[in-house]
Amino acid sequence: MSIQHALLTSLLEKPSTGYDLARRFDKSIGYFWHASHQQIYRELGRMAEAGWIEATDDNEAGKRRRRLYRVLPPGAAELARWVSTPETDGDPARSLLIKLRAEAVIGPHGLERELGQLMVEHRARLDTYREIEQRDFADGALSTAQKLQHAVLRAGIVAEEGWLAWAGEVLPVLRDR
Amino acid sequence: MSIQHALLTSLLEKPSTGYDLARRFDKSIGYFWHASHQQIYRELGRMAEAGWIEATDDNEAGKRRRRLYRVLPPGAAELARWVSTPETDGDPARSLLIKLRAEAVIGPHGLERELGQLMVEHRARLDTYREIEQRDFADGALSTAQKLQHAVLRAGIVAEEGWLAWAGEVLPVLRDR
DNA sequence: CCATCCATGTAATTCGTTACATGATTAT
DNA sequence: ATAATCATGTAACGAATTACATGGATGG
Repeated sequence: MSIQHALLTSLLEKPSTGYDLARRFDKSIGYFWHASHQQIYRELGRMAEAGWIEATDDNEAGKRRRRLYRVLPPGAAELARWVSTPETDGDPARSLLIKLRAEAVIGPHGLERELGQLMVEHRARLDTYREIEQRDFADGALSTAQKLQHAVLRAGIVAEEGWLAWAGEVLPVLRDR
Repeated sequence: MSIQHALLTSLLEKPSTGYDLARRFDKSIGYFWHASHQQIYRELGRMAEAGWIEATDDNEAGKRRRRLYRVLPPGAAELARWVSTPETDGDPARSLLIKLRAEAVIGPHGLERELGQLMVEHRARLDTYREIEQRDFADGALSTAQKLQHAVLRAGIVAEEGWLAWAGEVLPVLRDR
């Protein structure tokens, strides 16, 4: 689950409490993905158990209960491994965004190859959509029902086009290093 | 859950088996959303229990087990109610796609108002993203880390821009009726 | 003093995925 | 024959959402 790797990245930037992580999660990749505090505490518990992170009870601030998490070497290794391994499951485009953030923190891991591969796949899908559009909706005189069905397909097309345009922006940034 | 309304729409087009619904689900809105057959049978069972649909065991085709589902008046009423009620929970943009398909089948329900409202919200979000971009990334000399963080934000921006462009295409189709 | 923020959790429910299971029909 | 497709389900597990619950610190 890539939520763990998103948290590892944040913790590498700065050891934090679960509460703080929740806020920063929303600020960094909140454009696409929200994680509730329950989710975050659960994943922190699992990663602590796995030895990826460590929790230190911070009793400096009076009686207030405050648990600071920091990344341990196995956690850093896991993050590096995950960034350099192309995604097979889940939503690869979303994972890539989290990997970009990770790259910003732990340096180059050849992410441009995964991006290139994703671009090939998205272009293929876009081509498929466009073929369907030509086949089913190229006619000048469409009924309202057909126009609405066309609109659903159009949403898929503009989403793919937007994603590819974005990927075209990002690729040089990943390469020029 | 809007999966039920997607199924109601398909069933209004044509009374079908669960298997057939699964195939048509993939073909119609499969660009964004996949539903497994297990999910579909579960929802069909619930809707039958709620009196929205009716199952007739089709024994015409030999011993082959084949269950035909068709929409009952309460189901049609529920679909109309759902289409005309602006979405508050879940992913409103995804719901809108299913509503478009429903509109193609059960006629005008003032969907253009919900689309208009969604456009206002997306435009506001886009403005917010652009402000963040100006504030944090307008500088000419950005570090690699900053460029990568910028890329994540850019993904949000192009997604919003693409969605708004799409909405601009669809709005006239909904209005000209 | 009261609201808001900081901070951490548990419990119940629902949703989605994966695996398992069965059997008839149709095309090669 | 046998593979693919049609067709319908159950069971187990994991993930996400919602509700519930607590309590200290800070600012007005």
